[in-house]
Amino acid sequence: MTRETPRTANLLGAAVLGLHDELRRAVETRSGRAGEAPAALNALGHQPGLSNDALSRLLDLTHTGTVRLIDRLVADGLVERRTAAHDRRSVALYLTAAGEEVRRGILEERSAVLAPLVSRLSGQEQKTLATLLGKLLTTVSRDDTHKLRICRLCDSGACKDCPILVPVA
Amino acid sequence: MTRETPRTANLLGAAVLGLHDELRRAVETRSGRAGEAPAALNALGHQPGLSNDALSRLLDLTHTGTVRLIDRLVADGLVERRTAAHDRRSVALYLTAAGEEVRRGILEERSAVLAPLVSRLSGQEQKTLATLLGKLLTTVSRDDTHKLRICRLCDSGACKDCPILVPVA
DNA sequence: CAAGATATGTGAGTGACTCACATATAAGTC
DNA sequence: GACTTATATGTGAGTCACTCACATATCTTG
Repeated sequence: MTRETPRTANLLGAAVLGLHDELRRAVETRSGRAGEAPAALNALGHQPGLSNDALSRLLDLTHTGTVRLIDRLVADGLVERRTAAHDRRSVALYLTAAGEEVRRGILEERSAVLAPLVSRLSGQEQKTLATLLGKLLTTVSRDDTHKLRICRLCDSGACKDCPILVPVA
Repeated sequence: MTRETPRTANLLGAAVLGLHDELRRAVETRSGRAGEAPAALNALGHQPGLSNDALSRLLDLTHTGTVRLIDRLVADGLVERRTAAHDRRSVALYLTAAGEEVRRGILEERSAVLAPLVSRLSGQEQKTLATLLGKLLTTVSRDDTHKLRICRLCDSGACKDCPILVPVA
């Protein structure tokens, strides 16, 4: 806790809030759904066949909340429920073609908010920012589920060399 | 747009999402209310006597949404409605003593999330981070209302020398 | 194979917000 | 100074995303 810690902490909070507002608006508009729907679509695009239960942990929703969420996405024609291969209790969730399309749009829209912002910084500043963000991310992240949760709206294409996610062996 | 822009942008998105989750949980727990209630309490602490209308712009809620929000906060005994001095149409909103108390708690809880994170960085890193965040903040912020909106959960005590807010002359 | 754990789903309800509409005061116009 | 328009708040009704309590189906284990 140096002399400037409180100010830096406060700036961080403001940036998080301001940017989150922008990002939320962007992904909600594109997905036509609020709450965790955009994250669900992105997670299912990244990890197809996820069960309802696994998804509920990833999104930090109650089991029931996840069921309703999937109900809505199925009604929108974006997600498909299939019975899982080896466990006939569980459901394997997959994006439909329309769902994939929407997911691409969500990532585009998200990038359209973030990239111009980062582009305003010099190449060196971007590098420094990436390093500092990496440190912040490793500090906040807890167990594996939480790490996936933090990454639930990430663009896996842009996310080479993720500072927190241990690659699935 | 340098080579590392997409990765940095993605890391920024992840950090924003991960930190926002933490901050939201913190301030919602402390205020016992979700949505814009914590922000409303903090804004009213910082700018007492705000009208319903001004608050709705600051929180980016519809007018009606703000009326309901204040209804809830009044019911909780945290906010008081008084008639404004010079315009008998408008309402002047003030925190009660209990409201002030809750507002302090919200800021404490928020700081309890942010400060330890920033403390993990060296003094020099903190300075660099503050500079970079300042640049990001000036880039995202638009008109004066939007600036106030970004700062709606800020700790005015910690926020000396705000990079985006023009001091009210 | 019975008993418990796991995975999904349903009924009912809440909290935070929205739109459409109504009322009260203020400001501007002829 | 009455008359229209704009501003500020509030109400009725409804939506959306989520929750708790409970029920059912399948897997696993002693």
